[in-house]
Amino acid sequence: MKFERSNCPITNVLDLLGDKWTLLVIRDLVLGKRRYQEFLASPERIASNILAERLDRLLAAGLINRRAYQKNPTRYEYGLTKRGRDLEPILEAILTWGKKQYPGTKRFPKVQRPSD
Amino acid sequence: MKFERSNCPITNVLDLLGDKWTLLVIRDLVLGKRRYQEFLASPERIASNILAERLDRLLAAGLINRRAYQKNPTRYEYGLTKRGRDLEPILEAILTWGKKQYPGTKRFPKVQRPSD
DNA sequence: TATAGTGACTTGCAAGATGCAAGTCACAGT
DNA sequence: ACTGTGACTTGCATCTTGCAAGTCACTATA
Repeated sequence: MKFERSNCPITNVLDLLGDKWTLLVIRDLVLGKRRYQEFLASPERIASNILAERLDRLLAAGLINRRAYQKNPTRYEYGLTKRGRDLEPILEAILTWGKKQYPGTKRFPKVQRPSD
Repeated sequence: MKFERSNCPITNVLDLLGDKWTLLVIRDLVLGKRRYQEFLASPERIASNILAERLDRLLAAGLINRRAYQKNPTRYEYGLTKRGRDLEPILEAILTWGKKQYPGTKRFPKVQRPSD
């Protein structure tokens, strides 16, 4: 096992998730978003190139998976893997602290999907 | 209350802590480190300008405080405020996930301080 | 007295990450 | 034929990081 910066678990998590966007993509997936346009539509306005790069990284890291819901051109839907869903306690801890420190912030609601 | 990107608590936390270094400084403080050179000595090798900037931000955000332990030139020791200590559940959640995902990583030990 | 640390930063610049606008590609609909 | 949809890609300007070296006011050692 080769570590980027150190063998501290926190450091290794930050090497993967330590930026302003990656956890927001995870949040969107937890909320039920599945498609590219849905991620782009979130109020933080992620840039499309950043989103594409993050989806690649999360796929490579095994936190998400995707399935083609259409061919020619192939279009994908994304979902969390077990590994990705295991991040929920981290998101919950952040949410708890954040709501307390930033009065006026609110947990976003789950997305309604027609297919459900 | 004015929000940078959205009124999502997670987003606002990421605007403050969402990078590869800030949480490592917090980790070091939790482990008992207090002084500039101690933070610089951590195995991840934070650059001194980044460290100075992060300490400023954390001070401004009220997550840490400092006290001069010497004058001419003034030298400071840093510590976590209540607000900063409240981040521990987040660190614990990250630690738990990280240890599981990155076998071989280990929680760093508390620092021995002569003054204790 | 002279020289060499010590410690908390600051400065300058190169390298890398991010943000914005626009483009691509293979369709489906009108 | 013409417009729209959706998942990206590309180009380039700007912002953030990383690295090396410098500063400043001492204290310790020779």
